[in-house]
Amino acid sequence: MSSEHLLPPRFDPKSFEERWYERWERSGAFTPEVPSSKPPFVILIPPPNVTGKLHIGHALQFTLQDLVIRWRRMQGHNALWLPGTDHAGIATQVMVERELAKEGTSRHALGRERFLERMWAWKEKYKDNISRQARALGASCDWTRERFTLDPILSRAVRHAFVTLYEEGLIYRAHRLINWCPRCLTALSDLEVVHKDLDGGMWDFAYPVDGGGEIVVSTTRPETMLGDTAVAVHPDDERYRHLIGRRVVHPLLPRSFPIVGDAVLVDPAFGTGAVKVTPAHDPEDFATGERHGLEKINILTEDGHINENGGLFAGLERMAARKAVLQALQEQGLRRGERTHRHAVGHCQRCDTVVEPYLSRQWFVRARPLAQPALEAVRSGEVRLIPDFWAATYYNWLENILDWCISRQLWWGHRIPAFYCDAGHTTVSMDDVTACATCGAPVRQDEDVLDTWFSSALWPLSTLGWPDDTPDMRAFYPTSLLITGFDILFFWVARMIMMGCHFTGKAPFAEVHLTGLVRDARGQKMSKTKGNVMDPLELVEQFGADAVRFTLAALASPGRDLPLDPRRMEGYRSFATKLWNAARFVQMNLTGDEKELHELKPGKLALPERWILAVFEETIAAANQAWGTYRFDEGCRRLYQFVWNDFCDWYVEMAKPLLAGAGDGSPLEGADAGERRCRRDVRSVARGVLLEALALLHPVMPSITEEIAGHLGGREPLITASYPAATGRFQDAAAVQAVATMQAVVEEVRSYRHLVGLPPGTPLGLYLRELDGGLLADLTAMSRELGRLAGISRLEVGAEVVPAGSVRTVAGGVALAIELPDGALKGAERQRMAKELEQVVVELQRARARLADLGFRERAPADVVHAAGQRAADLERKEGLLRETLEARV
RNA sequence: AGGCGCGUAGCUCAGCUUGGUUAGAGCGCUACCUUGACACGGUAGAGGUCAGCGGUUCGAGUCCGCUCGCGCCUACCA
Repeated sequence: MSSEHLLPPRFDPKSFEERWYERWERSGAFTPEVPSSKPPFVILIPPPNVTGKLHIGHALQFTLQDLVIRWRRMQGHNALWLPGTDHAGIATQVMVERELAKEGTSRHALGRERFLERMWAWKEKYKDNISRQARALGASCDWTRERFTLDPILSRAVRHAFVTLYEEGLIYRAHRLINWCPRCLTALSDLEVVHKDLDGGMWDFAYPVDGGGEIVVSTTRPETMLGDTAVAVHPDDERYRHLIGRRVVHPLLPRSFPIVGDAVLVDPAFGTGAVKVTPAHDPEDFATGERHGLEKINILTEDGHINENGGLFAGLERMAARKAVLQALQEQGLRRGERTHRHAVGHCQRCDTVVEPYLSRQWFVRARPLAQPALEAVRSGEVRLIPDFWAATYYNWLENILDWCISRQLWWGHRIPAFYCDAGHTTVSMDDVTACATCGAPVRQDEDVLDTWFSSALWPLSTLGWPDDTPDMRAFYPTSLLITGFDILFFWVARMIMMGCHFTGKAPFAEVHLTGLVRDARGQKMSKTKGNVMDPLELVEQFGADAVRFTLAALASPGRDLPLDPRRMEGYRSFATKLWNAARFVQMNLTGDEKELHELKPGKLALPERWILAVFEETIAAANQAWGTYRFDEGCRRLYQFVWNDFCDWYVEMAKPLLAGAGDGSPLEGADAGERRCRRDVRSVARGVLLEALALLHPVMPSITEEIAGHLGGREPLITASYPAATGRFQDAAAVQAVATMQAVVEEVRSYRHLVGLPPGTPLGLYLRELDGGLLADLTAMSRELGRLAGISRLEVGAEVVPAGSVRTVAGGVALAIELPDGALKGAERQRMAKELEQVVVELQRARARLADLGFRERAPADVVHAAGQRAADLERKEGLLRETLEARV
């Protein structure tokens, strides 16, 4: 091995992360074959919004998606991870409008065309940002298939879907109450309204009844009384029944309206039992208006001011109007009461303005017919939600779904392909038309664009070239897995399933993994105002992409939020360093004659080699199992434990004398104990296990594993290597048992040395007793290792007699006596031992009581009873030996 | 108003599906150690009435019921 290939002493991720990414991408490893004989595995990225840079939640999702796709790729799947971005209509438009406002201009001043130029420039900048960040994280996306929701091919798919749904009667245009943002000046869907519980006022006022008397109503929105067209009471309410059919006189406007009986709207027990009805400004009142044929009077302008229907109040902003109306009612002596009232107020998801239920002509998707197949897809198991408790939420939403308002009064998005003539005909068409399909008159296109989520809903189709029967559609639809946040289960996931099922008869993916939210170290939601936002790129800069990835994956317990503590990330950077150093140590002792693992015959190896191979095989099985069930936390935990504890702490320590230096390093050197391990086998196993472990780790930590494997002379880049699979070839229960026993003995000796206050290096004598044949042979074979790890200068395995005054105890089922140098226990240590004895006695009592329980012996399974018996026997022995030690020295 | 999730070591979390040795991990903490890669290290250790109450069971952190606390989602309460 020439020195230029030696791993540098210092682990510096910056020195190789970018280099590896470029090599992978250039090699074409990210791009699948089409067609291919390999089974496909497909992940479509949840396209980030081109609103800005990626946040830590994206980093989490990118990490998990990349982990799975790399794993599947290595397993031999034709793996596609298709990247892209979303134009994010309203969200992006709001950002650019803010920028324009700073420049003292506005989109209206610019005009539609120039505004869209600005939008596209913005998009280019942020799209590039996003792909740079994805690359920095090591995301193995197929960039040759990168998509953007406003690309021509995707736009065509969107238009096709719209036209088809229109022709099927599943898209329609209607004049009805929708959610309106008076700041964004657009309609919103129900999902885009965020409800916040706020303390507001509740005011009572009286409507004079025509012909005498009054009727008192309560409201949280006094200003809407300008649009009232009825007062409703419960038809069975004795207090008001006689008033039904009479009219009330509007106190502030020159009109009157009826008192109606309505059992649906009115709860006689609430408030005064009489309700003002404003059909144009409240969904319930709208429905009431429909039932009673009431007039719907809109009193608001699009930007939230009172319009000409508000008489003297015209021109006032909503809140000002509220005050003015209350004042006017006060002056007329009609105010009857006021109290605070907590209730949900709808806010615009993007700009936080209070939304208005607003009467408007909009386009809608008829949701129920689309929801049915989507429900069935999950119920039948065609789509699996992970964790599965999300299914209940999913069902609940789809079972109660209302029609979806899809038109937006924005400029940034897919323009609605509807054309209107003056005669009022509508032409919906795949192609831009100039003449009405009905009457031939000139037409103009609808000014509005589609809800971003309408195009997102088509993402699995549009990215693969639908509606054409493309090679990509054939090769990759339906896709395999979607990894996304639970917060867009309704916005996106449900709607993709609806559209996929409707247009292809197949749900767009087989599995959906819903991640939690990344929070700060104290579990607080990250937000700019709190100042606790963590930037993924800064973290990569500080810790390296692999450590960031490992941390996020290790924290990703199913269905839980992730409290991200930078100290945790430091810990996993240490893990990367540990791996690096272990590899350096192994590498510096290689001679170049090492065999590959598959060339080794497990039966011919010594116990430490057999053991690490067996434990590694268990780890391989565990990792594959973990990735397959999306237990990223579990997989990372197992890999961490294997590398650090099993490989570094035990195997390398057991291998050290044979890897390095001339002697075997044991204090027992020269003694006639222990078997000779073949140095070449040790080197081969150390190198082979390390290389395979790197492959095993590669999906989580792609760069460092490639870098190390490259230096160790791995035959091919890990990205295209085979993922380790457990074959059972190295399974070895006997070796696992033997080394576990040895470890227990070593730990016991170390513990006592420490207990007695001797320096770590102090050599001790050790006598192992009461061993059966197999264990006796195994521990004899490993006596050099045992001696070195425990710091033993004199070792007798299977000793009949032990020196007087030695400490006697039990570890791993082996009775052992430790000979202390000064031959005497001091007071403090005697106390500790006495305390240990007490504990043993208590445990023994418990164990015996359990065994004495007839119910337990009769009903518990035999192996459980047997194990309990074993345990009692061990405790008994330990008790005896401890007493022996203590009493012998009195 | 419904629905869901959570409450386990100082902190953040596994374990609960399929009940059974001594309830685990990381970080933090204590003591000792610069032992042939690694002080971003090694060794040893302290620390838990598994939110509370009740039930099922030979046996409950794990299953069932109730209570308390925290978080989230859906919803038309004037």
